Amino acid sequence: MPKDTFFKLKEDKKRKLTEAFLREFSLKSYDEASITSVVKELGIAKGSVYQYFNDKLDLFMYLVGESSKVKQQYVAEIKREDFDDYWAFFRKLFSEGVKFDLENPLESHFLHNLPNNLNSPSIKQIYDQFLNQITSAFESMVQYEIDKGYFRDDLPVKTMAFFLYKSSLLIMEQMELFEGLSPAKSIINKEPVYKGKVDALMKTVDNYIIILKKSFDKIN
Amino acid sequence: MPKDTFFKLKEDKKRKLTEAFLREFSLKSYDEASITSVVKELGIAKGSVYQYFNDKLDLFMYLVGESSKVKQQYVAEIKREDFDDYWAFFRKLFSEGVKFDLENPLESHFLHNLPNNLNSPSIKQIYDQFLNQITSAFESMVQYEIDKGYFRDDLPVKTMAFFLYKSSLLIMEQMELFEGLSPAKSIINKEPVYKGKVDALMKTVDNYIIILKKSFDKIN
DNA sequence: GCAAAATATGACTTAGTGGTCACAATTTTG
DNA sequence: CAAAATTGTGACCACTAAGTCATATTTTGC
Repeated sequence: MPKDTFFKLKEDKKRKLTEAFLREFSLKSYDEASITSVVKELGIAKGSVYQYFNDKLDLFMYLVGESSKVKQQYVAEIKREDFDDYWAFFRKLFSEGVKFDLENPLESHFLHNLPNNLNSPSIKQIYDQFLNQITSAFESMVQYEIDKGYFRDDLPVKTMAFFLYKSSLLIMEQMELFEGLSPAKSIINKEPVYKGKVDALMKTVDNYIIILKKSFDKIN
Repeated sequence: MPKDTFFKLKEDKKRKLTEAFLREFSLKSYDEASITSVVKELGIAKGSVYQYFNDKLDLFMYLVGESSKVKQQYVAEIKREDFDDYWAFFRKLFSEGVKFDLENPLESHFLHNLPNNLNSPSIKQIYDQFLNQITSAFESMVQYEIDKGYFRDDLPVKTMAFFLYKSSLLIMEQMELFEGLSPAKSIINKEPVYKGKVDALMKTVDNYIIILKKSFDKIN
């Protein structure tokens, strides 16, 4: 957790600081991201950062928390019960994700880069923890669908959950690869990740749904 | 390419050197891997390494080439034409991969860690190059199946290829996560990646085939 | 307006890294 | 066996990083 000093900072300075570090961690992995270079950019002393945060990890986790909070505001109310099947629900998560992206480019870029970011060797424990949480969340979802008789029941739940989670990451990875997203540019210009590519994204999501539906649905 | 000096080295020294660096790059990413620490372990001077190789990347690429060559000996003769469907072919690639693993633990560990390894920021170009090659190889395979009427033809080939390639990586990732592979230990003990887990691996492969078959086959 | 508390500073420490190079040791050659 | 070519060496360079801390500045409370 950040120190008191940070929270007592003026809103403006707090925001500038947060944004600068969001940018840094959006463009680079945890290990690459350099506090030294950000403080230079901000024109403040490095010591200041350590008046606000205990260490680099503290700072990073703060950014994760804040960005997640913002995104939660968009997806928290999306309930599985409100949809006929899992895939409509799945699709809605992405379309609301786009809204989040358009309205909070910086936080979106940061979260978009998070899986890469967590791959840094020096925070492997954090990554493992994160992966555990998310796979167990996906397990619950898959189990729910199986219990309702929607998903097939002849495969290990863990495998299905893992596959599903990774597939959703693949969508983003494919967008980056095929659609030539250029995070560096859009971050500088404060533009959303998927600016001008929303249709392509949703098309990709639909394609992935076609693939996954076939594999996961009990009857199709 | 390594310098002449390296190739003129005694077989024994060459092997010791290669093995030590294979170990290092199997356990760490490209950027993490430390030449300094390996030369200490080997008890030779750092300067020697630079008598053999132009730089770190030269050394790394040599290891990639050598390991790939060894693996090629196992999979090169596996031809799609000799199998009824893609999935039998797919499965055979894994089962021969296991043989390679059992007989060449070090090279296997190295290749197993390669996708992680290539994620290092300082060799992003190499990664992109690699990804391009491999996805276009997968595209050819998918196109072949589509032309023969085996795979569905209502999805972009690129998407299918990318999905298929990433799925095969997922198998390894899942093994590591669920089956508790411990590369660090098995490398030290010169044990194969999948020692005692071959059945679990092939079971996982079969599960993935069940999933992928449903999505990819035109008729099922 | 002044003392005390809070905040800002940046030179400095420690710890890595890849890569170099003048020189030493060894091996090959004639 | 000596001269020449090859190979080995490790101190050293240039660089970058996270984190510290005595000191300076600013803000707050009275």
